[in-house]
Amino acid sequence: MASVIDELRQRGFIEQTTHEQELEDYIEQGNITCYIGFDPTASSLHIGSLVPIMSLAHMQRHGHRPIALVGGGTGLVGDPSGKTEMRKLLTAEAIEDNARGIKKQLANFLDFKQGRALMLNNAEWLTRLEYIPFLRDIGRHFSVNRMIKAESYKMRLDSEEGLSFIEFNYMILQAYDFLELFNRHKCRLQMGGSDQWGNIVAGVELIRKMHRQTAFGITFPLIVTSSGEKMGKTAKGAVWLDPARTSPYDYYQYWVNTDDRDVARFLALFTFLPMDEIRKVESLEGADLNSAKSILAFETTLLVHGRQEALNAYQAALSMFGGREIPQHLLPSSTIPRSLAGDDDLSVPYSFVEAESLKAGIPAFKLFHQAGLAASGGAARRLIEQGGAYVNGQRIDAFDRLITEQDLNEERVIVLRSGKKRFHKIKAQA
RNA sequence: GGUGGGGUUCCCGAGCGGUCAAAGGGAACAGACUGUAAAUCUGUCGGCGACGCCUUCGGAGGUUCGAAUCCUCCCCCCACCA
Repeated sequence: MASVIDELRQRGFIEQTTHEQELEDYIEQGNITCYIGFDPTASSLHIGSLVPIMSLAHMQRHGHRPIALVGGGTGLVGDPSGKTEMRKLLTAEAIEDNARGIKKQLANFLDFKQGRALMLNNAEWLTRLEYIPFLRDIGRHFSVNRMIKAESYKMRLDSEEGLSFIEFNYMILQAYDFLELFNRHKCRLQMGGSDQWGNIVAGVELIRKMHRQTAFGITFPLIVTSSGEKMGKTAKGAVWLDPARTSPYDYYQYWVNTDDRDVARFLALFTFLPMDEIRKVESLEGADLNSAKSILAFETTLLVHGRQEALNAYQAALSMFGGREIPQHLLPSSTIPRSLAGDDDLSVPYSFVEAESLKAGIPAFKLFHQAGLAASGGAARRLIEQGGAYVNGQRIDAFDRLITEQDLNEERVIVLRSGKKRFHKIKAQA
């Protein structure tokens, strides 16, 4: 089997490593332990964390032991890396809550049974530190001259707002985490986003200074879309892994809307489909490329939300947008259904309206506003006046056209649509 | 603590007594073109059943026929000095 490093490299996970050759030799020995830190700044992870998560999953699949370290302690301090503004400090309780939510989500990707992967919280050791002993044992190994040169602080040092002392300590605490995991679990590899390079190297050096042993670091590239956007950023905010924040349908839609140029790259990063199949996608265009996007969306939704939700989202997309058969030879390892069967579209957003009020009729612009397809009544009016509103596939031309029970289809449903891709179903309620 | 410069609609950023719901850009939304892609062009972009009405320019007062614009106090940010 190819080394996990090769696999990660081929899939585009690796930006930079320390001690390249030594690292490869070390990993070849097998059964190593590595870790990545996750910030508990929200109760859910979002797409931006997918690269670290997938890398841990690859590690585990190659027989290594991943540690997901939730930053319950470092979260109290706040990482300034790459940030232009100081983050607001969260309360200890909020961080605890968030840590719990994150643990749940990671369990979808990693097998934590029998210690095959570990989930730790650095609050366990960080909150117990004593200031003076810490300064004497750990702090003395850090040169402020060097620290202020670190890229991760640069933005803040150059900014008007400056860098507060609490944030300045972040690097030291993260280095200490690495040391602690080295001591407790023989963890000698830390991975992280490219903005973590300085923090990771600080840990590598601390371990060398304290124990005269080599530790390693790997950073991932910052994944941006071909149009230059950071992954997972939409107008409505981040794309979350928590179905309560981003529905499986929206999650699926996010991926189907992937830019042409990104499809193969994203298949490599965000699915486990084999690379030799993925390479063939690079030369596709037109309809086949769109099928590849469906597979990308299906596979990523499957990983986060499970098979049933992935099927629902896929079927919903078929019924709303129409579909085409997905060729057998395209990414054959994917378990996406390849024939057009079923018309189950449970996961399109919907809401209920009382049958009574439909008898009287509801002005279209009000209904669009209520359904959440327009931010205000005025916006709904504009939408309609500009020809961007559809009822059951028919463009409507008057903002106050009454929507009545006449508009219900055989299934007692009215399909509203804004623009090309935003759907909402209205169901009559007796 | 002192001195100076600031806080404008989702973001950046003009406006500095009426012509201001507030230039310009970005983002967003819609139309055309398409492949639920990109690029491009066009329109929209505070609220309201709407040629009018209502609420916005850090907060509270005041001057004025009239204030985002002037005055007073307060809050917050930044730079330099200490």
